[in-house]
Amino acid sequence: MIKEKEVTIYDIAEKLKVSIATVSRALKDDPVVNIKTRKKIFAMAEEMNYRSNSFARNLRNSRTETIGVIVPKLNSSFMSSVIAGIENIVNSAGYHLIISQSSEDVKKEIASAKTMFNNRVDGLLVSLAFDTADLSHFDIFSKKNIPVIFFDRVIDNPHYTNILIDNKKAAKQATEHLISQGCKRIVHITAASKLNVYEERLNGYKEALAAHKIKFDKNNVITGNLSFEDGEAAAQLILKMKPLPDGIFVANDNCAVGCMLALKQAGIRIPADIAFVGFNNDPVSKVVEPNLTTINYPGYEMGEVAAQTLINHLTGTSTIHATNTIILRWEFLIRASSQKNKKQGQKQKNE
Amino acid sequence: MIKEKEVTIYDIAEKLKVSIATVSRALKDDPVVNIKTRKKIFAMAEEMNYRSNSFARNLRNSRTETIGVIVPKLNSSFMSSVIAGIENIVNSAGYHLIISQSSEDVKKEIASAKTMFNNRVDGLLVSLAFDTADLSHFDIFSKKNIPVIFFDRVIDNPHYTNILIDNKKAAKQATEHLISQGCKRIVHITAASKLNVYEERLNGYKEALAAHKIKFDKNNVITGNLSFEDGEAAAQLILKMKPLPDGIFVANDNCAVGCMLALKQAGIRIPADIAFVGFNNDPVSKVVEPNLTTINYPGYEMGEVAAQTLINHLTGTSTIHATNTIILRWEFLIRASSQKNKKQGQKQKNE
DNA sequence: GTGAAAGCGCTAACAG
DNA sequence: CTGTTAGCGCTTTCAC
Repeated sequence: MIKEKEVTIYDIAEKLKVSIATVSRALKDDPVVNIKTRKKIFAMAEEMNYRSNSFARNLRNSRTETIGVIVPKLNSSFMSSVIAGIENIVNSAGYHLIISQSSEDVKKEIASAKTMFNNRVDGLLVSLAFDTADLSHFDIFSKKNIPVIFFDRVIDNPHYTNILIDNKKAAKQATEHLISQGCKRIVHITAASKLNVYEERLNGYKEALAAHKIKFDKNNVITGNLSFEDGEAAAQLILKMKPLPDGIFVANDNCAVGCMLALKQAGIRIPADIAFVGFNNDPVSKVVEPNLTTINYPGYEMGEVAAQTLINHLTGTSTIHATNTIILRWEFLIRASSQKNKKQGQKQKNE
Repeated sequence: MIKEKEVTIYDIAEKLKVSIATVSRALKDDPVVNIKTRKKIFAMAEEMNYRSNSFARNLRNSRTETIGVIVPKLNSSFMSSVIAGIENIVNSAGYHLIISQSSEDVKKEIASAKTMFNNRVDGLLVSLAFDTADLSHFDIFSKKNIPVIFFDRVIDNPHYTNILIDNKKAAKQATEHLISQGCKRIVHITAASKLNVYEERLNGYKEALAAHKIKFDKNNVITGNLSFEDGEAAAQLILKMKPLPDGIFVANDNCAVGCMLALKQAGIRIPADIAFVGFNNDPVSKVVEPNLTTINYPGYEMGEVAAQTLINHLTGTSTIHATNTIILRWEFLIRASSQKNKKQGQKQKNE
């Protein structure tokens, strides 16, 4: 097949007997060009199926109009909502997205950051891997004044904007809810990670215990990778505890559900024997029986806010580089899995 | 902050007192350059923090090394697995990804295709929106010899490669399984769409009925958008059927689960009163009680195969433009929701 | 209001 | 093995 020659501003200029400079200006709707000429040029561009060459433009402007995204995993309901939110904002602002997953591995994260840098993304949105302990691999960006925004999985730092929810407060409320249901031996399942999300959820859990004079026992904290399978494994540990716990607060729904199902299979009644609270409001939380009490975590919005904040930086709409942290709202959804005081199976919707 | 000047091959050339051509060649590890010179140049590039300018390179090569992806929705477990698979292949081949969602709207799909085209993606991966009826908006790509590959949601056509599973066969097996469990009045819930996936699943359903001398009744086909909520709505219709159906085959798990839960709430026993089979092997299928019998649909692999096929086209590894259809394997997972012959709750794993 | 011309950083043909 | 040079298509001074 013969490859059609690309139409350039030279072709348009020639046809219309004007200079390429005029065409270039007209195409940007520069008012300095005579309105009639502009219209003629637009019409001709349309007719010739002209499409602007972004390389040439970028080469001159030294901007890519591309935003990089690095996330730990793509295939979770939460993360795909986030991406959907990002995509929504970014596309309508005329930017593009380059997506990369670290697979929860800091080494891959470092490699991705480097690739993004080499591809000259205009900005970067990042949710950190489990084992990321410092942010030095993003120094290259700050050195070149390329904005980087972290969301959800962040590390406290003075240089970059973080977007997250108040994990401590949410975790505290979750734990206090269990306490209010009469739970005295509350297990917390979380990730073996230094990331804020998990640390803060643990802190919230501790605070709630302290506030109600329940002694914190580190044996009641089970750590893993928070997968469904990990929840099943945690259930086995829990079944060996003597006495059994009467409440479990899990740092994510998926893991909570794995754990719940395994305990149910072992004959434990939920919430009567053990009450459950999860985190994330994953779709599975409304499918598992009893429905899982959880914290609604606005993934789509978080993506939108992160993207919008980045684009504001980029376009200079918000030169306030002072904004270091943006806290999003969250809500506590009480469902059947945690309500000891009501008959099991009865639902109290809170949505 | 002062923006550092970008390092170019000119800077390296000057420092090393060689020509830019040599630098350019060396950086591509062209064996024509003296190995010592190459090493020196690599070292200097490293030292000066040189990064190649992709615009300039692309401007010369007229390739973007970017692949576009258009999908109906990002936030489903299936689709995020697909994207993860694509991302895996594409990144390790040194390409980038531009992702866009059509939100199940053909108008948006057309707009996305145009944007992708203007951004000069080297190739395109597409899963079609519900209401897409023809592929004319992809003509611009074929005219310019830009490969487009469709996956999962495709339309039969002679010009592009399709990647999918044998939906008809899978649907037939699903339906026959219900028949083998003694079901006689089988409802099929699917999408109001002309896309192959749904049409073929319907055909498979019909074939199975025919093969077992059950008369097809179009009142037994409920169409909607296959969402969880839609499943709940379908349940209301089903409850009004007289007599009630004794088996339901749903074209996706999410919808099946919505329907199951609503029916259960209405006092229907599953599978005793109504047996269920879904499609997709979504995570929820293993959470719902009873666990949902379904067709395992390899999203991650489908993404990998689609991406690999595209990249092979691009790199010329496979000039066989003849490959028009690639059929992936699938498997039927029998779980409790469809087994009338066994005690409810008992699981027969097939995985 | 319009045009001429320089140059963004790189590649590749050609010449040595 | 290395260097010279002509663009790729566009933006942007500077001049008219």
